[in-house]
Amino acid sequence: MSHEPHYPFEHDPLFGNSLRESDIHLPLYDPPNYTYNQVMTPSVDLNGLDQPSMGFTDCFHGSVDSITLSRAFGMSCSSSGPISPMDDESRNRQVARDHPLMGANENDLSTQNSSESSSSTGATTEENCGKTKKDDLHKKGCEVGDENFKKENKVKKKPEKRQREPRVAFITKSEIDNLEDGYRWRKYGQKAVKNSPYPRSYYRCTSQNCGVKKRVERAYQDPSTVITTYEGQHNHQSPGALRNNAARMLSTSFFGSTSTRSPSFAHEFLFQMPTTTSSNLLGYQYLNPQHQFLVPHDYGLLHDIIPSPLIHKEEP
DNA sequence: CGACTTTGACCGGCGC
DNA sequence: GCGCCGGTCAAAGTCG
Repeated sequence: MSHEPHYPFEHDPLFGNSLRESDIHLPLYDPPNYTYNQVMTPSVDLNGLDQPSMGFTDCFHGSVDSITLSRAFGMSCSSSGPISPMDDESRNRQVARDHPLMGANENDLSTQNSSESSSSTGATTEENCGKTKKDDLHKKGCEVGDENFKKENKVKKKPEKRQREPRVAFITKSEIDNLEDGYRWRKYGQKAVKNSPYPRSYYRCTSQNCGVKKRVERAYQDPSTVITTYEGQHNHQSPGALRNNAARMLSTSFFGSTSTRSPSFAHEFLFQMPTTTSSNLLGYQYLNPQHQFLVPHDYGLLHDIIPSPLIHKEEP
């Protein structure tokens, strides 16, 4: 592997074909309705979908809902729980709950996001006068001038279990952590990840009133793999998309020619997904030269699924 | 000088 | 109640 930074899609047969088979980590599971090639085809071979001629462009432009996409990726999408594309995944539920990117955070974020999700309409949580350390500082100010406001905020906040923003995680083979996805991000934190030598970085969309966040971490079992988790939906167009959409629209197939593709493509794909499901994390999309699909968020401990132990598909 | 990153501190949830 | 941990804050530093 070169140490030169490169975009994951450069290795993708969709975008280029520079990876050898030996470099490929096999996927965790086969999307039931797809062969890998089907997944890679521009029409996405959306078996069973209502939109027979839907292409990725449709996805980009938000005409496909998350349920449809879930089905497209072989995932079920219940309105009341996590996506569960496989029948025998209950074994992983517990680990999933414990996983920092998945279950455990569902609770955390569910409490965090009630304010954040509401922030999409305007002020972010930070702008409110009632949160964490900053709030402490604010509180000092608030206490002096606006104690009632502070109290109200506290009272309002407590009872509500926050609704989580939908989350989508990409598992991307890349040497660069912060993949270009067309949006501008500001890093606001970095934390060491338990059981991993690689830190997790926290980013927030720099666009005003856009509460989308993303977390980026490297899979410790496969350092060449970057896990990017997006949370929330952009309420604005991607600057990159604005630049690139026209060119993309001209192509009937995203996967036909490789020269103009940008690494942001797949990210935008999911950015555009309407968030009609209550599932907080739609799934993990594993991107590599041969395979591109969503890994269900309840599949299991993410660290465990990258790449080895669960790679093996049980032979009948 | 503004935008962005770094990093230590802090907060809240959760399990024990 | 305590400690752990993920997530966030915000001052200081860096960069262009």
